[in-house]
Amino acid sequence: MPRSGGHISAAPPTLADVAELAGVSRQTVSNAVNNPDLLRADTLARVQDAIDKLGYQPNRAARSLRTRASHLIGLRMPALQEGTANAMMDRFVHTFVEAAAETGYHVLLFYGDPADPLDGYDELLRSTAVDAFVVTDTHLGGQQTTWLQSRRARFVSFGRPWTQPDAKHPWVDVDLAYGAEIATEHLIERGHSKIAWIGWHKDSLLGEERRSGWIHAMHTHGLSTTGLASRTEDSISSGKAAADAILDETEPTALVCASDTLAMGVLHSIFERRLRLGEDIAVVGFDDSQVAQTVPPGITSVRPPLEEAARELVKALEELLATPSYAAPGVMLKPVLTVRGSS
Amino acid sequence: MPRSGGHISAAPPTLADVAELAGVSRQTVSNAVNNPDLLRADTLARVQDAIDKLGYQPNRAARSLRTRASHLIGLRMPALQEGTANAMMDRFVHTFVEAAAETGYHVLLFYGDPADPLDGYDELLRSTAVDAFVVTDTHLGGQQTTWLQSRRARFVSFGRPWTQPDAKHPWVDVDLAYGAEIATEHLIERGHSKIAWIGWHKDSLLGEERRSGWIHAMHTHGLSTTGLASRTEDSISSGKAAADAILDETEPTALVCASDTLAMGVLHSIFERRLRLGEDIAVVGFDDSQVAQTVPPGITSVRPPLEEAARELVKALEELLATPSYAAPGVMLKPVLTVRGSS
DNA sequence: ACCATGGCTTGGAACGATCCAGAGTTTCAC
DNA sequence: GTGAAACTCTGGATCGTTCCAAGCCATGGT
Repeated sequence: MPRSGGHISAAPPTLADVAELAGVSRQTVSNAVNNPDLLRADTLARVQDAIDKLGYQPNRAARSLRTRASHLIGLRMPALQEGTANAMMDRFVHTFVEAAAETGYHVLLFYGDPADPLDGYDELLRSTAVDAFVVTDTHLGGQQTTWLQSRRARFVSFGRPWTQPDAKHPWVDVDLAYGAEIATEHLIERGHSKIAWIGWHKDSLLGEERRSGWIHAMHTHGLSTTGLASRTEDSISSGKAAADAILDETEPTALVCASDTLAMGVLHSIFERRLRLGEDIAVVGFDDSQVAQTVPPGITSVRPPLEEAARELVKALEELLATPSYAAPGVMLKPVLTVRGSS
Repeated sequence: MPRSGGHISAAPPTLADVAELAGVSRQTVSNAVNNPDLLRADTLARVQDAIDKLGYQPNRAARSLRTRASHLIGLRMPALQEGTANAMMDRFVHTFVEAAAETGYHVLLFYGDPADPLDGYDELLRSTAVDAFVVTDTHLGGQQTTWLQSRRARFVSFGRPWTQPDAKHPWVDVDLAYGAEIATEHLIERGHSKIAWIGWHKDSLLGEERRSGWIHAMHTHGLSTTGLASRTEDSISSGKAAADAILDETEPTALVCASDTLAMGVLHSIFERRLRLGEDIAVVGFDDSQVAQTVPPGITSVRPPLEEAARELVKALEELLATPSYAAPGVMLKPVLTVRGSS
């Protein structure tokens, strides 16, 4: 049965329906949508009227098939750790989706086995389901990015190419060594001099970077760091254990933690010792998570500009998709310190 | 130039490439992928070999165009409130993406103007970009669901149809009246009798539901509720204000809060009064958010089974997409109480 | 009056898959 | 040995869009 163009039907209207109603050819309607300046003003108006009247929207599948572009960006669902304070990704994803929408892209969330960093990418790539990917965990090693590069996939990463300094893909990252530095300097300004560091293990690239900021600030101000550093897992219990040990041994008056999770561990220790947070002892965390924002009296925390990062990534993505050979310089953003009651 | 089937090329292999390599027709390859039992065993093996050799995956756009199914589920990015403890959606989305992946669906995240609950749906619907939606904020009024229904869109909702008891779409929700009940009973068991309620305004459907659970538990145990209830905004500062007022007036020994955010407000009040949480006073929250899990000594909280909810929704979605006329009974899940140091 | 120019519009082909109807082959009962 | 039924496989049409090359029609220079 031929499609009865003109009046309301169950199936969505097609280009042909609009063309018939406007009395032009299909191609002219297509041009009205994609290259309006090719049409004479009066034709454009007539076509536009028909489009509005029918509520026409181009069929995405058909358009994708022809143009070989899906206008979808793939984002692998970041692993969710129960119990840690890292809901940071939420804020990032939110702005990313918003910024992407402004340039006509939607986000395809997919799942991959946490044990295999590459799981899920291949299928989407081969089925040409997405135009590009956003990779978020570059600090776990360059597996994902090198693999994507070898498959000639388009992608940008949130996180510098830690292990491949010569990587060519666009990236955006936050300078968290600087973050540790301003956190430490904030405490120095507040009159502290025995400022401890509770961070991650030596093999954590992120951890070592943040740690270097603390060391730099301390040394710049002529303060000693001996006996004040601690390395442990990123969990509340190990944060508490580390705090217990360092508070017993060295009696610092302030602690800088590599994450809000560790900071919460410190709070547990303080809670047990019946110390007053922000009065007897100062604590600074990282990430400016929900937890840091809400725990009384509020935890001073290094806030990464996730919104800005997301927007920069979308911008890079746009250029990358417009110019396949596009090689952007990496963008390094500076975090800010959100000061709260804990310091 | 005709496609040179057989050896590696930049463009992904197509059905025709596989067919040529296996020495069968396109349709046979298509059947091998979609209806393997239609083929003779040896033919299937031969085609499968060719598929593996070329690394063939059906092109999603082409398949979508023909079958009118995208295998994508639309999820509008829930509004993100800075400063509240509600990162609950994260957990939900995570399991949802995972469960959806198991049944061959991916999730399309899209953005809509927070001021307009319908923004974004129309475009995706008209362009046939998604097969169905998941609606998450049904308590804000039935606008989204009624609109989707009128457009004959397929969808399921996380949240009962509050204002339309006769709605036909599948839904899943959590019985949070029951949640408030077990929270209150937990406190009664612990020996409390003056148990206050800090909840939301009267026009909040969710708030009134939770409140009814508290009232029911109190009355069942012959306890009075007069002077023990408070209604306010869902924010830390108003939680603190409500706690201040109720602690001054009625001196309860325990408080049940309609959300972890309010519970955090209560904690601020307790912090100021230098009371010991879990010793001098007990607090129970809702949502079992990151914050409840991490704040020392841990906040006892009503935990909605989000993972189960997500899986139920995917199941309903699957049936809905298989049988367009499918009308599922709503599913009501029971939360559990996670007991921590605050009680 | 004629041809070149450029702006605007058009029909046919193509993207890569699945649907459909029919052709070829085997199986099996009579 | 024959016909029907069942099983396999195939070619052509189709989904809705954009690409392509060609067509139409005014305009303007010669």
